[in-house]
Amino acid sequence: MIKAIKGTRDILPPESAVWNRVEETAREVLSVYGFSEIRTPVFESTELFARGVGADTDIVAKEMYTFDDRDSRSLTLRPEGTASVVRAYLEHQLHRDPQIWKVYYLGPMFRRERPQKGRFRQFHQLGAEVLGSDHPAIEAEVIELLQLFLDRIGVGETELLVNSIGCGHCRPGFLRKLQVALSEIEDRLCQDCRRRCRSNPLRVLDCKREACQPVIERLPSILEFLDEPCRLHFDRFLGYLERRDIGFRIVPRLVRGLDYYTRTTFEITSRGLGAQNALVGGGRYDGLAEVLGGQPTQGFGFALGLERVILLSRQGDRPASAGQPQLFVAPLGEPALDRASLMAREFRRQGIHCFMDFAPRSLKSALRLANKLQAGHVLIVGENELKTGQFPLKRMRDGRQILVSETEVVSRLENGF
RNA sequence: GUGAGUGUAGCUCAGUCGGUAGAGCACUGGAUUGUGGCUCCAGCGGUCGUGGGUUCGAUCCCCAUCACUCACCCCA
Repeated sequence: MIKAIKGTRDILPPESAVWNRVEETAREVLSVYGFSEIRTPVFESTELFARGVGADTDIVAKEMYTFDDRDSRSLTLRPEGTASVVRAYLEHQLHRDPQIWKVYYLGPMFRRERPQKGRFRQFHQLGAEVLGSDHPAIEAEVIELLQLFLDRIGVGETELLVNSIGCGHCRPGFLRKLQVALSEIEDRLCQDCRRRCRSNPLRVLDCKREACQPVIERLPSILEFLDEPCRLHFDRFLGYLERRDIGFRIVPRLVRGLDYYTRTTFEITSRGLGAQNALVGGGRYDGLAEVLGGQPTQGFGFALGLERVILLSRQGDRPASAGQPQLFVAPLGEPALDRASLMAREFRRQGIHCFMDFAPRSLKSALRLANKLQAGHVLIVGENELKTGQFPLKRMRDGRQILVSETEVVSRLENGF
């Protein structure tokens, strides 16, 4: 038997209805905040991600689905969305527009990780990007939007973590200090941290091991090294959050795994997700456009894991309201089925949610099926009815039944039986 | 890539201290010649993940392998 690839899965009804509701809510909220949808290709030149995400990141180093096209170009299934959005912005010369560009995307991403709770190889992200503004207020506005969205779909109990990781001017100084500090206490850290000391020192700050915590707490904090503009930016950002009554926790150890982030970074986490507790991750990436060979362009955005959000969403509890047929057409015998299917066509053209089954069934089993589907009414089409032109229309709620002609069916359904 | 746990009916699971398996739900039919839900009765459905070993005999014990799950790692 052929099965779905590891780390991928089918979203079947009625779960697909939950996805639709969540996506619909996202579109509404984003639209209200002035974001338009962008749809970029699911595969891109490998180079885009190698440069945009950072060659040293785990994503690029060992998680991408990369393959050679027939003309030997190296292509990659997108592992994230921001690089593509910035690529599109540059490619279409959108910096010529005077206004800031606000777009969102919604779709599958691909990373070859070991699957676990809340983590898949094909997973879905909702992301939004604001290009062309470095104002801290836009950052608070984006977080405000996320709050509204999470609230609307019934995700409670989240925590907002914020930090600033400085910029190209002030971060190198911090990194040097950090490395010096790390070299002094390296022997008191766990195996993983020792490795990180060399590969990605910032990540040591993010270690979750109990034993490392006292050591990590003594390490220098990036916030002490911010230069004046970065300091000011961060303070203003926090001020905008406070004025919106958005609670947050400053986590100087919050660093992002992607290289292009500058200044503001944030994460929204939740208990109840297991180990993969990040619902949303985002931040500012003023350096990305240049890395991709374009004009310097300020950018700020987030990505949200839809699987994770849906895992927490109360939407799943709601019974599927859509999908119940107003009318179930029950044909008895093959000649009746032919006529019944034409009748169904007419009902549907008039907007009636009409279900027809083509299996040869007894009336009893047809009604059983209608009941299971929670059909509102059943129209019985048998030999006798075709002769007389009068069809029993049965209301399932109370079992009441009337005789109607074919042309009366729709008006009967619409005018309360 | 590493570790742990779990693989028995479509689903959720029981069970056999080694003698080729059962429940509930679901499905089909009947009780009601063309009338659902409740109830009752009957039926359908399993190479006990796969391969090998031990044994007279393995779903059960051993080994390997695959799949799934969770965790590490990393991240959404």
